Amino acid sequence: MGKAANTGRAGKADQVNSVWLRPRRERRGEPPLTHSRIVAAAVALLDEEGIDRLTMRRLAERLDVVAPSLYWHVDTKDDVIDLAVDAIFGEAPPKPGTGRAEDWRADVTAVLTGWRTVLLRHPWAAAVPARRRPTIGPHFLAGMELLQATLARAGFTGQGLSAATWALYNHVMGSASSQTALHITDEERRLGQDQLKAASGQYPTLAANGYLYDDDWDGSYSTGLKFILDGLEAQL
Amino acid sequence: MGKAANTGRAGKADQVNSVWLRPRRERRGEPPLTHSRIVAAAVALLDEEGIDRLTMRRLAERLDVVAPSLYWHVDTKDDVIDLAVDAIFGEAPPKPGTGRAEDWRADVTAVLTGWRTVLLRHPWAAAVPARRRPTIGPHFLAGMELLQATLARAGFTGQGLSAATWALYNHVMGSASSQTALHITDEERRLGQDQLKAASGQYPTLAANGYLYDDDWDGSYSTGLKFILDGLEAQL
DNA sequence: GGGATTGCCTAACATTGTTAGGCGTGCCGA
DNA sequence: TCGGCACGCCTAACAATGTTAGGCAATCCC
Repeated sequence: MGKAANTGRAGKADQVNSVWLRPRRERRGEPPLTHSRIVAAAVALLDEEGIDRLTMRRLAERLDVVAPSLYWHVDTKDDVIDLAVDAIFGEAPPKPGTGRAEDWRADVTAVLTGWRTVLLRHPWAAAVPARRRPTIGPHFLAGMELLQATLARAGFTGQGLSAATWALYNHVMGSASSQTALHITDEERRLGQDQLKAASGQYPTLAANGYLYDDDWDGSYSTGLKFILDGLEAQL
Repeated sequence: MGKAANTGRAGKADQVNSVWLRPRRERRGEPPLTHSRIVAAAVALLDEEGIDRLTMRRLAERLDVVAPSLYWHVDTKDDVIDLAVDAIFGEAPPKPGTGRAEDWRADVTAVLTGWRTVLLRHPWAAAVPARRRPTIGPHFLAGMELLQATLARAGFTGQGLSAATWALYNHVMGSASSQTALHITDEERRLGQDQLKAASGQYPTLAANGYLYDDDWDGSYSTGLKFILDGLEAQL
């Protein structure tokens, strides 16, 4: 017979003590709390409300659960974020290129642009890796492996390989981070531009060239990438 | 006559009601709470204990004051951090170089290396700008102005100038950020390296080249910088 | 000399991450 | 078929944090 099924909440604050009158949380056919459901909910929450709206309580709410329940599946909030970051890298699985050494520029660009795509789709993500322990999720490592393998095949070894990898990595991450984290409203832009112009005695070049206040991020990204790749090519 | 001078604390919890017996907080000759004293204390606190030990209460304690008092001088904790970041950039005031266009590589390097120096001296700093609104403190802007002016003098204009500036900026920041934020103990390093080797089926290149687990940061920085400068030079 | 302003204080709040411990429900062995 | 046990969620609670409200003494200014 339909047991008590005290599905929370009707503890003692409510005065409804009859089992039959208490609302029964129907566990719709949906799967219960699960590692991957938590991550999915976290990504959704981050996408919709940004990183500082991600709290364990709000995350739990989305899953029809209370905050401490999450700790059965996850050790800490940082875990959730780490998982979320790696999850989005999974959206752009790196496709190995031609494999021919002379195509290294295209292959490198493919990996980096894949990364950039997901980082721009999830604007909260770029800011994360910078201030945390190393990113070592499997999805991310897969891309890193392909990137470094491509560079190795192109001819880089030892310290040059290391430096090339980091330079490229920093460029994508930094660019995406600037574009997303430093995103400012049109209002702020106008204000900042004005102030910069006002102080143009001190910062003539910045004022003239619209530092931080032109927004051709894609252009800066790809032109910058071209610079780096040219520099790398010269080394070979 | 020596007035009440109820210098806090002896409110009503203590039973000492006599003015004369109450300890009188002697305002040693030192200056009172001040904008610049707050920033100095914040930098010291950040240096000694790291960024997540920076709380308004602990900061206040250092200044012999309670937390809310800080809010008279500062609007928010973020303000404190912004101020602290700019303060450290003030430690390496950019020295204009020769001014000759053909020395642009040296001049650019001087600015960047100055930045890198202070970022490594204050390991908490590199992680900050990435996840915050644009860095627009005067000390930082001074360096940025010099950097961009140098590039302009070298011949860059318009979008190329923008891209070059960002590429260089991202390289210094990203490099310092990796070196400091991703800093791991020897123990973790060994562990991570082992795990990577164990999974070397999936990540052969990373395992072979010690991704994340070689620590020639300075080498990666300067070699990477060389790559970028070479790429820029090719553009001129 | 008296009112306003400055600059600190106490008190309090809402929000956060996280831990402790309880309890129903289903699985598994006898 | 029954009893234990582990899973997976819950309530309760805590300490820490950023920040606001409001008070009160000293100091400045007219």
